[in-house]
Amino acid sequence: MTSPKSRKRANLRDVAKLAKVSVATVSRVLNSPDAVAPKTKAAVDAAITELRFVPSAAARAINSGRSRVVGALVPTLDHAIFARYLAALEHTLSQYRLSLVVATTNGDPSIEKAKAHTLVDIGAEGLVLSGITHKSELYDLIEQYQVPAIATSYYDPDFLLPTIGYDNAKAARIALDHLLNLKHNDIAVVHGSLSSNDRTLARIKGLQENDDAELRFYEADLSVEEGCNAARRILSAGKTPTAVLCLSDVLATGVLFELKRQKISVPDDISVMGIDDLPGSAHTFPRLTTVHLPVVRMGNATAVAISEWIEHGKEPSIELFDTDLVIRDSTKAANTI
Amino acid sequence: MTSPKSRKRANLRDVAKLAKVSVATVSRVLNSPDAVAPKTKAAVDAAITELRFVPSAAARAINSGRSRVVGALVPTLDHAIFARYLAALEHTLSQYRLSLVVATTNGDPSIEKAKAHTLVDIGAEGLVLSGITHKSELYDLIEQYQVPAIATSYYDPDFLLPTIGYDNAKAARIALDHLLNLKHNDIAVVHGSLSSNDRTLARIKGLQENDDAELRFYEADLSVEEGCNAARRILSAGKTPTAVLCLSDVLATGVLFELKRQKISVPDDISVMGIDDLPGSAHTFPRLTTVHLPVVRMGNATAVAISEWIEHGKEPSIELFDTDLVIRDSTKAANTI
DNA sequence: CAGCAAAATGTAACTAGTTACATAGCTTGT
DNA sequence: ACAAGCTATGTAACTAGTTACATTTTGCTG
Repeated sequence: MTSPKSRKRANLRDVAKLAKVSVATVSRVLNSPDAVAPKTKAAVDAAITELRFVPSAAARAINSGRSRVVGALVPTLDHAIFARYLAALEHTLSQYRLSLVVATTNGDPSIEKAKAHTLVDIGAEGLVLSGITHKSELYDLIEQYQVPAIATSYYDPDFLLPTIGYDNAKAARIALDHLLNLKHNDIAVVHGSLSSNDRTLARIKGLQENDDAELRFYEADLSVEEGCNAARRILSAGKTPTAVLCLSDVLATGVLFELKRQKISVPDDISVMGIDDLPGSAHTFPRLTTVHLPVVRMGNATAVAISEWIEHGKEPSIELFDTDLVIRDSTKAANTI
Repeated sequence: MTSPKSRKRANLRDVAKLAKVSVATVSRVLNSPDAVAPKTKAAVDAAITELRFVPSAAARAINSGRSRVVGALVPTLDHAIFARYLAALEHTLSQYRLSLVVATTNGDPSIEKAKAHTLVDIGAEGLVLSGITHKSELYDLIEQYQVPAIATSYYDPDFLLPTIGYDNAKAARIALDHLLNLKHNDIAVVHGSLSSNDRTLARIKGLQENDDAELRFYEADLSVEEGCNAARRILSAGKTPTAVLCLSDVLATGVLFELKRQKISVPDDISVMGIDDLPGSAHTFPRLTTVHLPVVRMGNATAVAISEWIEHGKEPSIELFDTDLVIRDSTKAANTI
């Protein structure tokens, strides 16, 4: 309205001039309004409004040395477990008045490196990573720039960075033990991609510690569709297993659907279980037995830890959250023939 | 190692001093390395390494007037459709060297307002909103600070802000028409929360334009669990409908599961359809008939539009993406008695 | 080897805020 | 009435970069 076409943004000096006060007074109106006389404040406020003045975040940041931004690197947002985790992270960060910049890497280490660089470039005060397998350049970056960084979804007290997460190997073992207790001894394992996915790797390692059962492994991308495909592969492999252990609920959901399609009854003919405990998993048909991963608590704890690190230099302690077996309707004792 | 305990961050002047050059030369090494003699560059690089110098993003931003950050306000990350959309948005923004700050609002207008403020405060150069129902304060904020802002997941050429999205009413009508063509005339509609959700509202409005069919409405939170609950409510309502139209695939998935649990066959006894076309919906049992929402294309287009707006002042044109019926196995012609 | 252009580097003034310190103006106490 | 003390405000120097312009150095030609 009052704008004489695209006038560039007003700054503190412009406001000061219009209000006939000094820049210090304007700054005071912004930061400690009680320290200035009501009349002066009114004049400044009027000038601010007239000029549509908005203080520059960059100029503030330059003085405070703070950007109030935390960066998160996740493989994808397309998997509910990451989305849930990020939601919790963002929620708690915002209570510390920190904002979350999300960068997706698609699991590609060189994209990850580039995006990490971008995050540091925009002045992220902290970095949150998923898992512990990353390009050494990423660690160099963290080391060189001295950015607080936490690795999550993983637990390893000896790791270079503090880890906040859960024991993936143990989660897998809990699942396997459950099936073993139910006397399953011919088990198909459906897992996500092995390349550069330390969580999957750790879970498989957890399974391999045990040799009571015959395990056959099927790799699949993390999607319902690939879960279906895996189920088809399992069924066409000749000997049908008594149980299918999916290292992710998404895959288990696919398996469940496909078995249904093939008129194979779960759990009567085959037991199926997952790992994740997604919100929907409690309501599949049949309800999915799974291992609960504490991603929400992990997200909150990570937010607290990185905030404390950033604000008070308090290096976070490694945190381990329990993974719990959630027995529902998709598993039952193996049929003894 | 070389660090004499916690020395504070080195800046340009420190580097210049150590390398025995001027600040301008250091700046050149950073921004146009070819303009400085190899020997000098080497000396500066050495100083940069020794001091672990990292240029301040804030100082850069203050000069360029750019933060290279775009803010997105979404109700939740817990719904795959938003996560997918954000993934696409982030992906394309990163090609414009823009970063995405995510703020979740939980559908609460006052949280939204606060988070929008935070986004502007950290210097977001553009804002991406979901839907068109927002507190007027939010629009005031956008107007006052003159932040480029785009409303998405919605199409309304007359709206205050440019919209990039799809026609929610039409999507719902496409779904309803499909059921009507199959001679269904007793249809239960399961929809998400009505309070402050313009997309749901628009979809319902789309349905109500038609009066060929008897529609009974069931409200439910957007989750598989609530889809199950809705199915139970529908079944216990006496007269069982011939079809269930869910205004979201997540709800449809829940309905599918629950009907299965109740041994009601889909589509033989009841047809079920959704709206969204989530990646998993192609593989449910039975495969879900739904209406495809072009969220990925929308995310990409929004990224392009806001980038062009920010970088070249090009106000975006309103964009409308088609929603397409995807006929799969969960619907069939009504049983004529 | 002078002459001159091109390349390399330096100086200082910008960007937009915050803030330590100085000062002006007013009230209050003796 | 005047010093003390307080509040309100202003001045100028910071924060950490970029960049226009000035100056120095280098290289090549005649």
